[in-house]
Amino acid sequence: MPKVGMEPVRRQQLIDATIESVAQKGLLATTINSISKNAGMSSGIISHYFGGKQGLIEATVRYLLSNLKNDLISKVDENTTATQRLMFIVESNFALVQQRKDTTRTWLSFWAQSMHDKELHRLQNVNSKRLQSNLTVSFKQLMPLSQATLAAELTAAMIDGLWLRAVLSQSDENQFKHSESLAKNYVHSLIKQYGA
Amino acid sequence: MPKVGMEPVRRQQLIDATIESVAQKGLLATTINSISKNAGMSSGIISHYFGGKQGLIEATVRYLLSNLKNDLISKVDENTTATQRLMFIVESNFALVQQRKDTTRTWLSFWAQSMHDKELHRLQNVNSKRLQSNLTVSFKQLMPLSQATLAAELTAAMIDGLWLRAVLSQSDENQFKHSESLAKNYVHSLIKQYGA
DNA sequence: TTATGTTTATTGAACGATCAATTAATAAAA
DNA sequence: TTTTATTAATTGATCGTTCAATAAACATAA
Repeated sequence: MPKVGMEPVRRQQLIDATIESVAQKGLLATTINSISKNAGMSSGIISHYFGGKQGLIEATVRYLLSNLKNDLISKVDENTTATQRLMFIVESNFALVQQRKDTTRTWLSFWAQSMHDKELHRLQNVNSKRLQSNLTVSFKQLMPLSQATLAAELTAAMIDGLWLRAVLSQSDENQFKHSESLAKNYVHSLIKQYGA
Repeated sequence: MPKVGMEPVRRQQLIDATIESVAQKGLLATTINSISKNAGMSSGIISHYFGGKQGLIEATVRYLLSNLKNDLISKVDENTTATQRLMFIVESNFALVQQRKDTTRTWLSFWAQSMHDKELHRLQNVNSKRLQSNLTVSFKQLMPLSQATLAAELTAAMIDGLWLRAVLSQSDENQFKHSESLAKNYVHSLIKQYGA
């Protein structure tokens, strides 16, 4: 059975299986058995590749965060205007849904758990700060610094709020698209309101 | 030991202990043992008064929701203007923090779980719809219906987003106050923008 | 090329801990 | 004495982790 060089393949398969399990049954009901069953492997392999359940959970969160980060990087280049970049930031934060439907539910489960898990909270904080920072950088090109900070704070809250309400109401993809366009309109209105 | 008429007292004590345990350790690590220990009672009493762990969880959510509902009702009377009522709605959604510091974390834990629990999702939906409806009623007195609906949707998202980010960043009470005032300012700006 | 030894990949059973739930026993009040 | 309130011990199921066993792939040398 064993082929050589399986490690990166198996790690990714187990991360995918974790996302699937948490989306389907929630973090509470996700066990080593439910994950390994989804992955079509034995339960022992999780400890072998990730040291344990906790290691796999953390690796899964890191995977989701790096996806979000890379999504924005791939959209932006040196010719991107400040307004365009703001739109890309909004798009990135709603894009995960399109890629994989179950990612959004998993994301929220991890967020809630981050209140009680030190490493998860650290990762969540990095992500939250990056969103705020990305927004501030672009707003600064369009308005004075003090107003850019405020606009970034409000935009971050609006994105998260629209996203949260869409997830909790178990929306379909169209409603996510609707939320995304509301967020974009809000960014435009902030630029018009504070823009120099 | 047994005194008569303990039922309502014990029920409330167990609900308080549940909020405490979920806030401290999260829903994942909250067991009937951790709850009963917090309440200073034995584990068997949970089944006696709530039929089981699930019954206690649902009773706790209902308690939190009715608190939110009653908080707004107590603030409003027949002389309240539309703008005042909008401010009270914002205040109510941030007020839980002041009453009990650990309520906010508990609330988010239940929200996340509601994705995988039918009864919890039903309760969460009632709450979400009520917020939207409360906002729409007041905005309608200040602007045309179609814009009132939009303003309500945006305000609900802004409240939830500011609140979520404050909880996840483990903010102190001052930061919650800051978020509350941002939300109020946003409502004012919507009235100015769309108001007739 | 074939035979042999080593490494890598994987399983599934066993372990101790812990879970929610039940039950018999008990103690105070009516 | 009967009823109400509560405990503490126990149940069976399930949890995450560990580990010995195994099988395929690879390396080496004859």
